[in-house]
Amino acid sequence: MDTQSLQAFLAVADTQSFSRAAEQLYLTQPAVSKRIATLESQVGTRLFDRIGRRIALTEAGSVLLPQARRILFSVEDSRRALANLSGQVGGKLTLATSHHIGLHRLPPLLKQYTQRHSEVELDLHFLDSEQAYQGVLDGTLEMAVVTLAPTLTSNCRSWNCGVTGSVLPVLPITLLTSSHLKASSP
DNA sequence: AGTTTTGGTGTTGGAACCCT
DNA sequence: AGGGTTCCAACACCAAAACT
Repeated sequence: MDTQSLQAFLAVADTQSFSRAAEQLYLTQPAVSKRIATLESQVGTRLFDRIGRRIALTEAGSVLLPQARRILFSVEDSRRALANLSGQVGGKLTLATSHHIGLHRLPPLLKQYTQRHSEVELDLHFLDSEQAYQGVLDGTLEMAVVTLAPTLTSNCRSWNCGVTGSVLPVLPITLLTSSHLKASSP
């Protein structure tokens, strides 16, 4: 089970299409089919049901999907950890925020950050606080800026970062990160 | 140097869609 | 309803790179 096959699996699962997955991965569609076929033979079960021109995750595929995300996330995290050994800050940072914070509070901070760490590729998503929190929990997001007080679990850390603004409604801003992110208090 | 792996193109078959 | 068109997944085969 290699990361290339898992990437292809995630791309197909996300796009519901071998062709669109191929586009996403800068491959041809047959190459994606091969990767999926390889993965299916490795796990010994079908991961997608081919229903005419449509495809759908099988039960096995549904089970593998979150695991695959975590594996790839872990691999990327390992790369980051190794880069950290040399003091280098780089790679992809997957971050979610609400529209309000993302549009009004984050731009200057993100600008400052990307100027300081030009090797970091920011992958910014606009999501509801609940969705962002869930993303951090299931490993699809590394960081989220939310306006709720989450029920923290062992795989999630949080910092209180003030409030959204001086006019009502004033909501507390919380920064959430995956617990395995090597991050100090912001 | 031979073998294996990976990804490419071209082609085929099936399903969905559109038009008459 | 039926024929033509389009789209998609799969297959066969080939080339290049990597490995032994």
